[in-house]
Amino acid sequence: MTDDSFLDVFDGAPRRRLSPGECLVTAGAQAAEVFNLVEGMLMVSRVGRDGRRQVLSFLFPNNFVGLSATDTYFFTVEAVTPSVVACRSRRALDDRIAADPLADRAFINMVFRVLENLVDLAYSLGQRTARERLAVCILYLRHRHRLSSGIASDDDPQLTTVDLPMSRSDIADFLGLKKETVSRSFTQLEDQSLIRRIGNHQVQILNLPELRELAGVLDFASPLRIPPNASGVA
Amino acid sequence: MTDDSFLDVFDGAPRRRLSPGECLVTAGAQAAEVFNLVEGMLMVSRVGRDGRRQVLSFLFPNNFVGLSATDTYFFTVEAVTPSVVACRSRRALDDRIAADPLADRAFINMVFRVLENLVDLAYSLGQRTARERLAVCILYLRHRHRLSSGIASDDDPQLTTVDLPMSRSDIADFLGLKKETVSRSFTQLEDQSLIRRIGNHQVQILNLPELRELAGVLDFASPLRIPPNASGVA
DNA sequence: CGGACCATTGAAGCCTATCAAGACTTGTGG
DNA sequence: CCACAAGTCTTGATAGGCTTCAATGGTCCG
Repeated sequence: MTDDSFLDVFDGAPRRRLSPGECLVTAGAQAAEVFNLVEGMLMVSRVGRDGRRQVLSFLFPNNFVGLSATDTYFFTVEAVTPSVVACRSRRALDDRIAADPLADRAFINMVFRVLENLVDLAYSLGQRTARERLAVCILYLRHRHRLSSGIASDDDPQLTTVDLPMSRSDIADFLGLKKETVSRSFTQLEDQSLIRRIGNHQVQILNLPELRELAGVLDFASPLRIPPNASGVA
Repeated sequence: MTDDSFLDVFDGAPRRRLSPGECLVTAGAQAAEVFNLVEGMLMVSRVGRDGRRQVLSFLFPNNFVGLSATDTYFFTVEAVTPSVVACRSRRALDDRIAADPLADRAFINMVFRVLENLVDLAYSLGQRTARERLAVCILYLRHRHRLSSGIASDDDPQLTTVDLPMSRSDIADFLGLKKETVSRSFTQLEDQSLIRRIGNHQVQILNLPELRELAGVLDFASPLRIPPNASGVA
């Protein structure tokens, strides 16, 4: 799993259930609480006043929620699937971290991983084409799922199909595209026999090496990137 | 100025001079040292194997350089203008932070600010048009310059002209555009009388409110964003 | 079984990229 | 100090990719 030792503040913490679409935190709100995702999938995003939305990250079990420099959040977190989170006061987390240097270290390492994910996202949004971005997205979800579920081997058969519980719109806002473009890009990847769609919420990876090549994913599993470990923006 | 108390580890630190274009850290290299920018401007970027480059941030005096979860960097930092940095071992920083809870807090706050800047960048790259991105860029540089030089008032006349020491190519790679598009966007902003170019490396802001409106910069100085305080990726 | 919603596909338009040329700036050496 | 050369920036023409608008098809739920 993860070695994020600070997460033990959530041991025995009260839990909260979220329905799809339900918001856990909204931008601008008081950041008095922090959370740990126990089950389901969350989505972190930033929305402009005119309604444009940039999805920043998808969160998997054991991902922390509640990063903030100040006491107000600057992003929104909502449930993609029915989810369960553990809740603690920010205070409790601060105390835990202040008391234990190891937990402190683990916390800051987690923040750095979030930072690296954001750097990857910025690179995708600024430099990659639609098809490349979608390839990255699929591999990103595969990777995150792998970390979250503690699968050791990179070519574990469990990893050949990837779940996409979010809508096409969500993917579009994650990749800085429109949903129609996401659809077309799916079709293209399928035409190239890199993937196969299974319903609307699953893809089977048919050609992992080429998908990686397209995604330029030496930028993802390379020495530049940190090895196995959970993370997540927010 | 800044209240980044951890920066005092750089008091009396050895200094290093950089010429424009010179690299301070390169992606993949050992991250044994950390730095503080004393003078000049640095540029943080991430480059793909195929040569595509995403500029992540521009650094101003008193900005920290050397963020890393592991002991290898995952980005490149090079000088834009002739610059001077103070150098310390990562070890020295770690010790300083471990010894002093206040420094530790200051450090993590700095990391959070970097994170917020990256979120803003991702939003720009994913959601904004070329003209909007350039407007954001100008206001971003203005803001960062203000923080770095400790100018208190937001409408200080010093802030009406903004320095752009970097090349059009650098701006393009920052904004996820091509240099020709950056040029055209400059022309458009000028045609709208929002700015006026003064040579190739300065712009005068003629209409700050409208420039902000175009940039959607309530997403920048709004309650969602933290108030005066220095920061910088890397 | 029907309706609402979501995803895919098609056609046309717009924005940005690409290719190419000309203007300007900058730095250098006579 | 001026002149030249190299590099950078701007502008123009064209092309390509993504978006927009619209309609069809599929999926899920009541």
